[in-house]
Amino acid sequence: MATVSRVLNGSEKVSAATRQRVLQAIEQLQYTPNASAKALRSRRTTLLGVVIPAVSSIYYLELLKGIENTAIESDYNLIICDAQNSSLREIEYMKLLSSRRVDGFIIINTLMPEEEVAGLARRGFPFVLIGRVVKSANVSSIVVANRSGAAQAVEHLIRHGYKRIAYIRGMFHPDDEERFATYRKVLAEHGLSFDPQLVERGHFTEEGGAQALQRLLQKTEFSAVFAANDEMAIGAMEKARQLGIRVPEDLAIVGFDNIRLARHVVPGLTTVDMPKYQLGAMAAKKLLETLGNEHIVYERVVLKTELVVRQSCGCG
Amino acid sequence: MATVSRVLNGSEKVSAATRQRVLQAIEQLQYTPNASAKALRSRRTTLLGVVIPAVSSIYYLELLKGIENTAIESDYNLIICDAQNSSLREIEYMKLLSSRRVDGFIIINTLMPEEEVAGLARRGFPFVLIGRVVKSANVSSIVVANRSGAAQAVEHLIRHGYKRIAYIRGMFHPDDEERFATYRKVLAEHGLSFDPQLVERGHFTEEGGAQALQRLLQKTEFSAVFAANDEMAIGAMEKARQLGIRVPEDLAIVGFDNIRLARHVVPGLTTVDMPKYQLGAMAAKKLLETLGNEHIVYERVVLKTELVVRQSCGCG
DNA sequence: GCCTTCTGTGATATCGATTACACCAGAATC
DNA sequence: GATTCTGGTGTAATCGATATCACAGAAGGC
Repeated sequence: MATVSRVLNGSEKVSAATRQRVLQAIEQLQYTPNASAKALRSRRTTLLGVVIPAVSSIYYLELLKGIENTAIESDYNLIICDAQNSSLREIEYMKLLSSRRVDGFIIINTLMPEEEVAGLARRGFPFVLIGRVVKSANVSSIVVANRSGAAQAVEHLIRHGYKRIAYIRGMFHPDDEERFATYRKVLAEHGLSFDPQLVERGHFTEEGGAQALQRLLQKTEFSAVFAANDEMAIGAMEKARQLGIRVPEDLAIVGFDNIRLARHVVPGLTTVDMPKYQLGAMAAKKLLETLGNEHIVYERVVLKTELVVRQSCGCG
Repeated sequence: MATVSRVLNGSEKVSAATRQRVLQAIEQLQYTPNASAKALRSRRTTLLGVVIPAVSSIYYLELLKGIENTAIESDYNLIICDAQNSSLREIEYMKLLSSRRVDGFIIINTLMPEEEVAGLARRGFPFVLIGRVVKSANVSSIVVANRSGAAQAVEHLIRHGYKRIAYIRGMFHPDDEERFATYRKVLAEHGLSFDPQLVERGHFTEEGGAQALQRLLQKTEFSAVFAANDEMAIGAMEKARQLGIRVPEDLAIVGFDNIRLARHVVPGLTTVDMPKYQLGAMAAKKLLETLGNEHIVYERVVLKTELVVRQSCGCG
């Protein structure tokens, strides 16, 4: 009935008497409005789709919390999809979510090819990227200052006298590209030559970091390691311990992300702090803004990082 | 059009020719079925609601992963709600989710009063509890063997000669009650008297564990601590370090949960492993079963725990 | 007292997929 | 050749909330 709808959705013109009667009936019948019907008619689901590369990583918890808390303030709920590190599954999920007619998407650290993302933008899906910038398309992105963050880390090591600094890369990810490029740039700025022997890759995991360190040790000598994320830095640290290499005396280690573990490992991991909660909150805020407005402003928000000095770099 | 529906939902009777034409049209028009309409008509959303006390805790990540992976196999998506440790918010969310007509709920470590849970059951909501048993209602629960887990921990300490074993409780949670009761029971079984001076409470957080240890130290003497969860155990461990108390030489510490951190702190935390992924997966499986069947079997599934001995108990 | 202007309320169409039902062509049966 | 059957297709009702419209009755103006 129309009047019920009027009562529920901010009364336009309902008399106090009927409002009372309606509310009473609602109470008695334990009536709960049907969101599907509402969504069908109003063309809004008040749902946001969140695509995460892998729920398993702690890294994403804070992000998620930032998104959730911001979304719920505007009465939006989240459908969370775990792509299990597969860009194919990401695309599958995007289809599924668009079938569910979510009002918008937040896509975290996507592995999708640029063309795929641009395609989504062209089809008019409202979405915001976290941790990825796509220049060829009209998209809003929330990212951290990878360049300045990596620069902080490498400069810190150089300032404290380290000259041969190895770098453990991740696997083909834009964040990694930027951090690696900065590593090279900072070396050059300080008159240090770049040695490709000093670079290895891992899968952003502890295991990957441990293996990368081992390969590096077989190839050459160095006194410091900068890893593209904390997981790999911690993996490298454990491998070093196993091999009897003292950290930081024999080998300084610096990571990136400042995950919770970084504070607890021994020695404490020096790392670049990333405002994870903020990243999620900003993305949700930006997305919700664009949903309301007719006129959309695409923008790239870059959040500042901060170097957290602990013991693993030996500079404490 | 009816034929399109027939093509999409496992053709009953459609000729190969028309099927082709329909599929081609779908392709051309980039047609995506509207899940809201489907849900409205079929009275099924293929959505599950998940209510978590607080997304912030790492503990829940593995759980979530177990739920998600199991749900997606049956084409169910998850709406995740973070109750921020408030049972009022839990109830709010339950209303919201039932308005969204989710097909079922998974309620994790709920703080809701028993009557509230029983009420949900009476109203016929299909749901499964994780980490909570409600005897007065027809509900399925997936829990861990708190009693045998706590017994493993305490017996391990007693077997290795510890006599004054302190216990750090959490805040009014069924898990905690069971673990505490078991602590007392095991002490009694081994002829050790229970000393209320040896018990303090924390908020299941590191900070809480640290403060509880401090209060304990002011009251009495003891050589071992069993904490109701790892977070508190780790907090206590750090507090001990700050106070110059050596772990495990001066003080043995044992936790519960086996969170990822437990392996990384120094000394490694001896703890009771909880099959977190399994817990989530079983809950989702159980829920999906009940959704299909007319005839529902309520059951309580108890998953086994396992003591993981590391260095913090000094028995390695 | 007649006409206009509100104000509040019920009736109706709509969103898009599903489903029961009607229908029709062509095959099968007598 | 007339009748029955069957596989395939279109028609229309339905799910529940909302938006538009129409209309009854009250209030106000001349």
